[in-house]
Amino acid sequence: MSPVRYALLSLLAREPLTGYDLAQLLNARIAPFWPVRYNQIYPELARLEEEGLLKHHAVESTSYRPTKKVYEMTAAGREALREWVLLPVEPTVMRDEFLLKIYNLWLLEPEETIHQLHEQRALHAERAKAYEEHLEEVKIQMGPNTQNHRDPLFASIAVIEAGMTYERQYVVWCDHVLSLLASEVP
Amino acid sequence: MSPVRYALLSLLAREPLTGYDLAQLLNARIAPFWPVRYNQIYPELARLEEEGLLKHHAVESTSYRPTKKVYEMTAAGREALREWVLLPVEPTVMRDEFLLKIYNLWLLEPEETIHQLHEQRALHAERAKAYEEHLEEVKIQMGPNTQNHRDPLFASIAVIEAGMTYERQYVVWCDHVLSLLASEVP
DNA sequence: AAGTCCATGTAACCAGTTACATGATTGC
DNA sequence: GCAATCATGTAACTGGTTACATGGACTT
Repeated sequence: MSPVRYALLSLLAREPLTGYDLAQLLNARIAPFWPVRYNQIYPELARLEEEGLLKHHAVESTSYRPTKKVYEMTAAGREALREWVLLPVEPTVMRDEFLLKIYNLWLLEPEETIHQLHEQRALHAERAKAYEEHLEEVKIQMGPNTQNHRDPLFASIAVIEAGMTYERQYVVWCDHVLSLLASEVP
Repeated sequence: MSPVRYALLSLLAREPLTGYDLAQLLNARIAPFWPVRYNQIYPELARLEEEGLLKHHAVESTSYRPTKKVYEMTAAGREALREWVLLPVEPTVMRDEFLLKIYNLWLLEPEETIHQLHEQRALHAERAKAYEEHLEEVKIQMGPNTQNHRDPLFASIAVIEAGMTYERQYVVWCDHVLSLLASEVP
């Protein structure tokens, strides 16, 4: 099945949430491991409930707002998630549009390439910083006991660190290519 | 438009190729920046030709095989590619299924997580090695003049290095999480 | 007065994947 | 005898994106 459902289950395994909350969390810049739109979320939540992996209860919020549906995970849901996690994964090929463009760098004037690289570098540096800040927050939230692998925050930290090192490495790579371009032409 | 067309154009900007060749190159483990299936390629090539970005000439290969269509780029195609390359890009969010699973690590027994991490580490290490080897080949092929940004191989090297550092960083991250898991439990 | 935030959903479209189809040759 | 390689394509399905739809309160 589509990984979207597991993205939803992954968050709901930690705390009950509404569809809206789920979208916020999944698309937040700090933990964007699986961006998802509302229109995918709501039908998927309904399907998951049909299958007995979730259940919801309605919550009347401030009078004028539509009634919220707060979803929470069932035991069956937790088991289904565990099973999926244990399945082996093929590493994803990173389909990076920017790399595809860089592959055509030889068609451009050096200044054009340099401009693109600076732009991309800035974007990734920004993301790296967002990860760093979020990591600090989570570490503070977790307290001194950072070794406890039963704590969901332990897992959060591992994932944030992955994102952070990815973004940092991207910045380093941009700098590397920029230096290659600079060192040429006497 | 879909980036598939630009993946095709990117390769055809360097040399004439058949649909089959294109699939081979795009899916080769060494340069998998945009894996594509045949069924996407053939219709897309036809469309690109209609638009005047490509042209093909038939080549009778060994008698028993279907006649090849060797596509090559037109001036208009090259221009369209250049234009696309110059458009700004949003960095892609990496949708890594494994990270999504690691996010649920707290649901697993440590040995289970460790197993998964070792598996993933091995796959990425293998890929890193493939990139390294490919990089050496391309460097040899390019000769001493590695600074010439007009040489398509200069661009190839930049992209291969991106893939290589990505895979290496992934391995480092796996080791990092493994060390966190090992250091716990007295 | 315009735009954003909460909170839900539906409909239409497009891209990408899986499966199906053909066919002789070369290597194991 | 079986699988892989070259070489092309079509059909059906599915997952994801874009656009549409509603609606009151709060901020600028």
